[in-house]
Amino acid sequence: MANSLVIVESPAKVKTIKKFLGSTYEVDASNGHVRDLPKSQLGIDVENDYEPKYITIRGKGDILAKLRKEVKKADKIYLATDPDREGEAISWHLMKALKLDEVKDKKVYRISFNEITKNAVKASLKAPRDIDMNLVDAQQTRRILDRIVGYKISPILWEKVKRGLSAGRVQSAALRMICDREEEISAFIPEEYWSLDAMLKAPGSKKPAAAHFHNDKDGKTEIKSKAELDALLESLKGQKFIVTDIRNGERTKKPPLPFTTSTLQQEASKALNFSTQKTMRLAQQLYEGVDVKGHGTVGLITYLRTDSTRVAEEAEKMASDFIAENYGENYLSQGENTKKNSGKIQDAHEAIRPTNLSLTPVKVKESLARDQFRLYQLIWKRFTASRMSAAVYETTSVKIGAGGNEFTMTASRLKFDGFMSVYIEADEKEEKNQILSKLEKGEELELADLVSAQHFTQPPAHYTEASLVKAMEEQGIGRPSTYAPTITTILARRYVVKENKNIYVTEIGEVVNRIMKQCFPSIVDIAFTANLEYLLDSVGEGLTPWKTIVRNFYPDLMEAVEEAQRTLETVHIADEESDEICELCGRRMVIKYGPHGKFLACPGFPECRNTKPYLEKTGIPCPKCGKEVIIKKTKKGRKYYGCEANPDCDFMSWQKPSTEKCPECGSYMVEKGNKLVCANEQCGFVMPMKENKEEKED
DNA sequence: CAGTGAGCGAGCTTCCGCTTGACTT
Repeated sequence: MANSLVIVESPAKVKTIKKFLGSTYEVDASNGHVRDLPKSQLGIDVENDYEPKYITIRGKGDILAKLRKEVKKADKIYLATDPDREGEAISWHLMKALKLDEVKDKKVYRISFNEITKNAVKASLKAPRDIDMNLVDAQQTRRILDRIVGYKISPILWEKVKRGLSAGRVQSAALRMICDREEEISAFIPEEYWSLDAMLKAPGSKKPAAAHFHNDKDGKTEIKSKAELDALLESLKGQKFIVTDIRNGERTKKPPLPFTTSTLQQEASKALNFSTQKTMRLAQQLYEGVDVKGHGTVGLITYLRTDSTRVAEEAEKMASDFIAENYGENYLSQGENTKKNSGKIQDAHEAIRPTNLSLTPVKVKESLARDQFRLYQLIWKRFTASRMSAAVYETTSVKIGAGGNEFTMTASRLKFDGFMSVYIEADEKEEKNQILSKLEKGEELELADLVSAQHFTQPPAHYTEASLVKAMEEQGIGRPSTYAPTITTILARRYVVKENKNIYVTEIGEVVNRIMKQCFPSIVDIAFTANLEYLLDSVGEGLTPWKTIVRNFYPDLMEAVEEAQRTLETVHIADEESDEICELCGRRMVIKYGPHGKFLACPGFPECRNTKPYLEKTGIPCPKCGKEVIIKKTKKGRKYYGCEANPDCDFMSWQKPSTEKCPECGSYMVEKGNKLVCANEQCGFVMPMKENKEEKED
């Protein structure tokens, strides 16, 4: 019997595809790329026309060995990696690594599908093709330029600033955006302005309603100073407030698009306070499969790394059936979100959505951990909403004249909730659901009060993980698979720090950014990636040979590198001082970064070699011995709480202990989200926390 | 867990984009 082997990228797809294809097909995964440039050297033979040198990626040897075995048994091999630039390259590398181009007795095909449905997979087998070498070359160009940028510029930073630092097309652009924003903020000069509301009562009504003052056509309030306000108040004295215009209308609010990686990370950050890393970790778990009671192991969501909002036809149908049945026909989308398919060619995966809508959040709640559940619920609601009809508001806008000045009163009332019955975005302001009492044109309103307030224009906000990912996506910097790792990198290099949710540049980040802007302006130009994509498209279409791009790029970069080497001064960055005093010599100790994180060292080194561990105090007494609880880190870097008296006292906790005692059993309580939970598992008493502090991430 | 930072100059740090691990104080 004929045997075929299908190779895909993700192991989570293997079982599903096997089920579609039956026993004559073996299906296995490459787990992403299998070969790459070596880590320990540039891996590009500059002397030999930039010939790249590829080796098997560490840890992928076993995977290749297994694939080789399966290749032997098969007589048809289908390379079914993702239908995009990277996927094409993976297929080519697989072909090279498995020597598929050297075997004569087997057929080798490239196939592709962009959704894991039986129809799509079956259809792909009927449309096999060859590997597209132009696309592979585009990937090689991308890979090689990234390597050159990273491996040629980073050593400049080691030499001039500090060992271990790094630069790269994506991380340096991200750092630059953060620094630019920081500059905007510090250059910002707040401007004063005033608002003025007239509290007006219609005849017969008890409660006054607020009408906002305007003095320009755009509806902007333009009272610049107290003097202007006073003049305005003076001119309003004794004036009658007359209704001059009433307009009733209707406004619709469109449902959101289903999630992509970027929007999922943004919403999970806003709504659930998850870091990008945490979101991706949880989404991976939902994708790989969870044991759901009565359903076995189920992959709850589609692939988590995507930039597409496309929805498979079968899922479209599943959604409309579900919505019609559970909400009613009138809640079905009128096609708002169906025509919005992106015209992109790199549309390898669908939007992130539940694989089965009938597995509602309620049904799976018991099978999921708390945070898995919260993320699944977000994805479920967002997707369901995206297939529903728009919400409709009834609006009323009333203009009121008062001696040549104009005031406006607006009100809106939700007439039909549509998608909003399921899902409302985290930063959507709640609309005031109010109705104005019946007013008539020409009617005079009674002035109850004039309320004024001073305001100042606000500087742009600091980036958060969420807004940085959004900005990166808008600028085309990075890919769904790299947004979270890039943030991790710039944090690990200590270019930036995260405080609450905001991202701040550090001194070292500023120094590196300054060097990059000065010596490598084209690399940290925000448009660099966009220009590169343009060139890569040209290679992908077979219009430009890939080496032409590299030949043009390399000498220019090397010139800049040499120039930087010659001209840049070495930068010294002062250590941060602590309030700890060295008991040996009285100097104020500084914070140093060793291989295991922060520690305190005497700045008198080498005369005074005193060091101490860096302890972050919490101000909370140890529930076991009464000494202070400090924040510690595991070997893997995860934060936990321990007693300063360790090892005499063995108190340890993942959660922050609180000063509260459990009213049920008297044992201590720990903070979990915004609740206090009894540390005694037998007791399990839960109570809300006193002040509503922000939830901590892990 | 202890110990981490200089220099002697050994050997090393570093990129982006595909994919998943292994698992606690």
